[in-house]
Order: sequence, then structure tokens, then C-alpha cells
Amino acid sequence: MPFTLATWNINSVRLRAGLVERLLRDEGPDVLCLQECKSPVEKMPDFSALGYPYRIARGQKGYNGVAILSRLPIEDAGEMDFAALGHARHVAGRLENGVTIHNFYVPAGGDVPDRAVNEKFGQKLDYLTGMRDWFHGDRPGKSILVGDLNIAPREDDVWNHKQLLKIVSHTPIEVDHLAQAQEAGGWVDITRADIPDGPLYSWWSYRAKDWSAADKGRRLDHVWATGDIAAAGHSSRILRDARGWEQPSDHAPVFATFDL
Amino acid sequence: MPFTLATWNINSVRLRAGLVERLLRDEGPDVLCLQECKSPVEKMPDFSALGYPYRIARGQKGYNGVAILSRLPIEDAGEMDFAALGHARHVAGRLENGVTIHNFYVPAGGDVPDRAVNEKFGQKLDYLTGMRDWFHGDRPGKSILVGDLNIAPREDDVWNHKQLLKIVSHTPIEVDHLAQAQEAGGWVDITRADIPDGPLYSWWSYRAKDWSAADKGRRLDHVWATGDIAAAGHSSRILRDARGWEQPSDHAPVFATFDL
DNA sequence: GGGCCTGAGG
DNA sequence: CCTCAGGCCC
Repeated sequence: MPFTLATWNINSVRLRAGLVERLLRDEGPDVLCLQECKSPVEKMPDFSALGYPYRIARGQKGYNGVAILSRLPIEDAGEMDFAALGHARHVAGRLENGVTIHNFYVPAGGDVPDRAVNEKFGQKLDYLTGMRDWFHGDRPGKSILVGDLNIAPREDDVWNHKQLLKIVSHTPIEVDHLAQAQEAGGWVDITRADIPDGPLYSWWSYRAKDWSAADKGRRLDHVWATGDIAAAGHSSRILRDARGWEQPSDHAPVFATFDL
Repeated sequence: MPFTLATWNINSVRLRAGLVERLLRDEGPDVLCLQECKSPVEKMPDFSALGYPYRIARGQKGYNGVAILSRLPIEDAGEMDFAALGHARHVAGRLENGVTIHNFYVPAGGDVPDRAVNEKFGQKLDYLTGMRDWFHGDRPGKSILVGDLNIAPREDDVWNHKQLLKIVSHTPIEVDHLAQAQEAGGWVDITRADIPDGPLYSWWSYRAKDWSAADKGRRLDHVWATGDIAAAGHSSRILRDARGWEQPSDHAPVFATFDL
């Protein structure tokens, strides 16, 4: 039975409940993973009326927050607090077909890519190391990992590779830490398995005047799967249009379908 | 030549530029006096394209701020800083027919109607005393005074006289101070000359669930004229509808027409 | 309830 | 550019 999954950094789920509804209505993914909900769980909008009765969420006031909305039955599979930040940055759910879905919001890491002067950059690296160590100790099977990983690993995941080498989200040390986490879990980048070549972005800064014309994007949002189910993934796409909706998130939703 | 004038506490002219446009388009007053613009003068929206090329304004960042928009030529007639608060709470303009228009935003006065424990209440009384002394020393002729005076003087200017006697905006000491300022300038309350009887409100709290049904209003916004032109005033009304517009101000515009 | 601010975080 | 928090003010 194939199912379609999407991941979207919504940048306030309460402010943009209408956009979430639009996505659910227009695109109808079976599972939608949200990041940066910026809401306590009890204040999150209810999307059950749109056919999504299942929700697994972790929230906090004002910052971070992740949620998995599903029209398929899904059970809570816990959360992890890597680097002991006390942030709501991960939650997991298990579908009835046995597939576990991990929804991540990796720390952005601040402005300066140097852990000696910027504590937040250190926390980002530590978070990724925590992911690596966890996957290494308990290598996952039949799993999908999605979310805003806040790193654009490939040259063609950013609008200008050379210019961004010293910009947080594309520095070699971040890319290396991400690669180690990916490797440790045996994760396959489904989006790039499907769309191997050419520029691919999921985020465009609010600061750009005409974000689409300038197109200075980065691929920060990812869909990964463990090797045992990676071949089932297909139909990857990024709904760039959503970046142009009224009062948009700065991220666009990323989709993939799995025949499982 | 008759001209119509309106006064409106807009509670942020930048946020509600669209509502101002709607009022100008739908009602077309010759002069519109705004209070609580909450904007430096240089950042105020421009309404000249709607046929209001004249503007006299005083502003500051975040608080207070008054403006006179006019489709008739009008010249700046200065400002007063009563009680030396350093606030943008008054501006005056002179029309070509010799009529001076004073636009006031009297301090709200805080919560507790006791100057011994609430400095802001003292400032409100001092502001009114300053107005009184100024009018007394330089008794105005051919003038109109409008604005948010933050006092509902009459029993039928509030939804419940007895209940509001100890509520700032309707306490006897405020009503007395306002009466003294009115008296000193020989000001005639044009709205009440026109509509002598019955409840009349220009403000409804944002906090009320259903403001119109509950109708717990107060008449805080006024149109006065000096005795020499008071008889020319007519067609007073309060555009209650505007309180129900999308994302409204908590005040409704008050209108009067003068045959001069 | 809902403006504004500053400051953090993106 | 944009969102949130906490504080002030109405």
C-alpha cells in the first residue's frame, strides 16, 4: 500500500493553520510532519476535521515544536533530546505497517560557524553527534527520517556553493556531521535518489525582495529512509508554490511516496 | 460653504491605513482628525492620492500621535505640550475661512483614579488644567476642537453611570476638569447640541466578546466649537459601523458638518 | 483584547 | 523579513 508523506517547517502552526489546511486539502499527504510549530501541544490547531485524526506532537512555548499529522493510524514512538537542550526538536511515530517515522528539527546554529565564539553552533554540531551516536548504537530498520535538518549538504543544494562555504547550513564541518549521522543510520537521501541532479531548494529567506526571481535558496528539509525500504521511495518533489502563498512560511513542503 | 469634519482614534494609522482609506472613500469628510497614530510623521501613510493633499501631523514612535488630513487647504497652526509630557497629543490647523481646528489626544489616565498612587491620573488632570489655562488666557474664536478627550462627561455618555463613577474616564473629578477646560474656551459640545438625549458612545473595549450586543460603550471622542460658530454645526453622527470593520479600532469616527 | 516596544531567534 | 516573548499602555 503506497503512502505519501510530506515535511514542512511551518514557522508557527497557529499563525499558519490555514496554510496547513490548504496543503492537506490540496495535496492530501497521508502523513504530514511539521517543524517550528512554536506552540504548546495543547494549543495546536486541530486538523482532525480534514481527515487527519492522528497526531503525535511535542511542543513548547514560542520556540521549536514538532508534530506528525496522519490519516493513517500511528502510535507514539517517543522523542529524543539530543545534546540535552531541553527543546522539542524530535518526535517519532510508528505506522501499522511497522515503519517508524522520525520528525526532526535540527538547531539552526546561529550566525558564526565557530563553536568557540558561538555556543549555538556547538549545540548544532553536538545535536548531530547525538543523532549519529544514537543511530550507531541502535541502527534503525524500516524507518523514514524527515525534517528541517538546517543543513544543505550538496553543492547543488544551495544557490552558490562557494559563497556559502562559510555560511552556517553549508559549512564543511556541518556537512560532515550530517553525513556521519546519515551513515550511522544507514539513511538514504530519498529526495536526491529520486532527483539526482540539479539545484533543489526548500528554503528561501524572508529577507529577499523577490525570492523566486532571485532564487537564492537552500535545501534544508530532507526525506531519508533506511536502506531496507529506500527502494520503495519515489515521486519526490518540493512544493515550491507554497513559498509564494499568502503570509508564507520561509520553507516549502517536501514530498515523497513509499510503496510499502 | 459647508464642510464636514470627522475625528477618529485610529489606534495605529499604519496598521489601519486601509480603514482610513475606506472612511475617506465612503464618507468623504473634508477634514479627518486622527489620534493614536503611533507613528513618526515621516512614516505615516500618504492619503493624498485619495484627494487629501493636506496633512498636518505630530508623531512619535509607538505612542500617541495626531494628524489632520484635509482636502481643503489648511496651514499648520502649531502644537501645545500641556503638562510638559513631551507627547504628541495636540496639533492645530487653520482653514482658509479662518477657522482653527484643534486636534487633541488627552492622556488616558491609567487605571486608578487617584493621583496620589497613579502618576498617570495626575498627568491627565494636569493636561486638562493646562488646556483650561491656555483657553482662559487666550480665549479662542472661530475654532473647532475635536479628538479623543478620554472622558465621557454625561450620564448618557456611558452604558452605566453608577457603575462607572469610579472608573477612569467617568469620575467626577475628570468630568469637572473637562468642564472647566470647556468653559474656559467657551466651547459648545456640538455632538450633544445636535443629539441632546439618549445614550451615545464612540468607544467599545476590545475585551468585550460581542461589543455591539453588550453595547458597553462610552463617548470619549468629541466635537466642540466656539460659541461664535456653534450654531453652524449640524448633522452630528457617530459611525458605529466602523467599530465592526475588519481588524477595527476600538473607537468609531465622530462626524459633524459646519455651514461657514 | 490588541496595539506598540525591545530583544532573541530564524 | 518575520515570529515569538515579555512589558507597557490603552
